[in-house]
Amino acid sequence: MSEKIPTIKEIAQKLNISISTVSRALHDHPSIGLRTKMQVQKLAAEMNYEPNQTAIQFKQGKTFTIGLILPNLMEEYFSLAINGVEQVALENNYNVLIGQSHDDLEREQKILDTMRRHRVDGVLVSISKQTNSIGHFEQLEKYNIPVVFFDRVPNVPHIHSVWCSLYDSTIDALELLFKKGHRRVAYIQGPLSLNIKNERLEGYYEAHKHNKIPINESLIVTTDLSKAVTEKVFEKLMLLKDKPTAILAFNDTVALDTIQYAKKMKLKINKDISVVSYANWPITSYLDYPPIASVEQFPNDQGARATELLFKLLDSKSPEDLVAVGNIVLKSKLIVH
Amino acid sequence: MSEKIPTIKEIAQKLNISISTVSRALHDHPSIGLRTKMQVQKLAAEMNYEPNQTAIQFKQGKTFTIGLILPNLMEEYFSLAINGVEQVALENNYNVLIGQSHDDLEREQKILDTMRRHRVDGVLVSISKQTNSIGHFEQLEKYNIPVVFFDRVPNVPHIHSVWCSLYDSTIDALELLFKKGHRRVAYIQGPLSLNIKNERLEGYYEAHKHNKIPINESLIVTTDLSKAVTEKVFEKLMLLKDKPTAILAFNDTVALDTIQYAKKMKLKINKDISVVSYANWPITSYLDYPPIASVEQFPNDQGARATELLFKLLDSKSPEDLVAVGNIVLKSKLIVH
DNA sequence: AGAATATAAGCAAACGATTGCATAATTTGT
DNA sequence: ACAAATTATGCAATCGTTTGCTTATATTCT
Repeated sequence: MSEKIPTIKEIAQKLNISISTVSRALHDHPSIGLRTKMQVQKLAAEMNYEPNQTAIQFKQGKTFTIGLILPNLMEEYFSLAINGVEQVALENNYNVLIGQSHDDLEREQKILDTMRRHRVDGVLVSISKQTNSIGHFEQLEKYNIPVVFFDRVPNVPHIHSVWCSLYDSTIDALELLFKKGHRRVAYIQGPLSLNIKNERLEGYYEAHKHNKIPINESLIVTTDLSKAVTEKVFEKLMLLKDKPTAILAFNDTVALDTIQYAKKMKLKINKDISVVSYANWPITSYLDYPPIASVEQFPNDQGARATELLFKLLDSKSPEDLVAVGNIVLKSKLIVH
Repeated sequence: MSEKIPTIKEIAQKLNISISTVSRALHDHPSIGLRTKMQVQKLAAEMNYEPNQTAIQFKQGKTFTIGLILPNLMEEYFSLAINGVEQVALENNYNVLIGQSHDDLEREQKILDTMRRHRVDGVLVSISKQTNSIGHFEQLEKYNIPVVFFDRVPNVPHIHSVWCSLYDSTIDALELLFKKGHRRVAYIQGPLSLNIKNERLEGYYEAHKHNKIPINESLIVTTDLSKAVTEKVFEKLMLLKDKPTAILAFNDTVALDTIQYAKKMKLKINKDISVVSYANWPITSYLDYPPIASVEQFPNDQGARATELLFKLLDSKSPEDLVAVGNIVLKSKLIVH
């Protein structure tokens, strides 16, 4: 029934040679004669020999594993990012250890602890909404474990990051609305985290400024992304004297909750109210009234680029290299439906 | 900048005791005196000592890691299952290594290879659509690495599995439709895999038999889950002389593609045609015309139960135990919207 | 006090692979 | 044919931790 897993020791015994010779033969070391090399490789294949990774990991002080910490797998956005990460990792013969913070700081730290104990070679992370300090990540770098932040990047200096700029696309989105005649565009923003750059809002301001449309601060409202709060703030918006004719929604969750509620209020979508959003759900194509445009952030790309950056950091042992690699900013794109 | 990671050896040197004493002190071994124990634990804490997992893994021949192989993370169903798995794993201080087969057999095997090489202690798997033999899994069990199949379970004997029976709920779903007066219910089934039990179809037959409604084989059609094919088979159904008034859809992908296309054909949803489906997308609540009912399969539960079963297998070293544990079948539930 | 017992700590091997250095075996040059 | 150069192989330490067995120290009993 259960077989013993073969080791180089057994190969060495059967061939009456030393284990070092076997090891070198399997690695095509030049100082091993052709005959021996062939013999060893043949026997190894016959015995289904496979090097014991745990032994190698231990000896080399490397696990060939990277940790990937995400807020959530439910968000399609992150599931897509994983694909990019996995692909690059696979190309480099690395494994990926995934952990979900569920937007909980304590859990994020706990996951990081487990990963550190398991001696991952590097960490990729999209921080939780609660994360307001990156002390726990800095601690990793003390032990020479590089950390690359992606997508949700803390707004602090001297970190390695990959993220997608939303500034230009936000401006594009508003230009689109302005061009369609909208003058009162509300922005339903997500939870304010001091640590994430607020490019949506910056773009919102800039687009207004550029088009010489005055900002009405009461059109900027905040939701915690829950359905209830989104509905409440939307209702408040529609009770304004100067109510908006269009909505810039923080993401598709907010957009869909808004659209659903608007319909309940008997508003005509795309007539009384238009919605533009930031894409995280591809499902919107099944809706009768999807947002008229979305900002696409190319999660797969972001994941891949972040992983490539991490491998660059892993390759460079000297601390000077690490400082030089820096940050990568990708471009988002407005997709008009 | 970069610190060296402390080991028990250093602790031993600083306290002028042996490493075995340190090791035992940290493990609360009874043969270590209280004074020494305290000293060691205090110093270890001060030095931020953390046991080197790679060394332990190597020594113990255990990685405290389970492999989880899924067809796809895009399907919300599997993302939810992961949560159940993660939770149970965390409770047992285990890590989870996730791999996506993308419904590709070759990839499934490759992932399994990597996991075997990394010496995972056990494997959880929901097989790919292409998987028509389980040889690659049986090979694992030869090395005493238990395998638990879940959700998509191959239809072969002598395996450990956790899955959710769809039989009863399928009957419930059809009863619901029959009660609403439908007499011609089409079934759009997914790709036929010889290795997965076809409970949907069995339920479909049984419900008809029980209600003495004759089966019309032309109402049973097959899609490969692509939008194009789903639309084609639906169109063919609607061209029948005795066209159906309701559809039992293989899953929400099929259901939504069907509904979308029906609307394009100017059919009135829930009047000309009603749809019942198997839940994999919670998003359906945002639709104007969602399926009238869905069969819920409780992915989180399934994941958790499967992981518990795997741990049971890991705990029992004797091969007899392994045979006894067997299979777990959960119940699905019809949710009427 | 001296032997028997209980308590505390250390020695050394083991896990599987890698690798610098030494040594053995073979070939080449003269 | 013998030294020199080349090629092939082996020895042994190492990574950090665990653990069976031995030994040293302290306590208890008679």
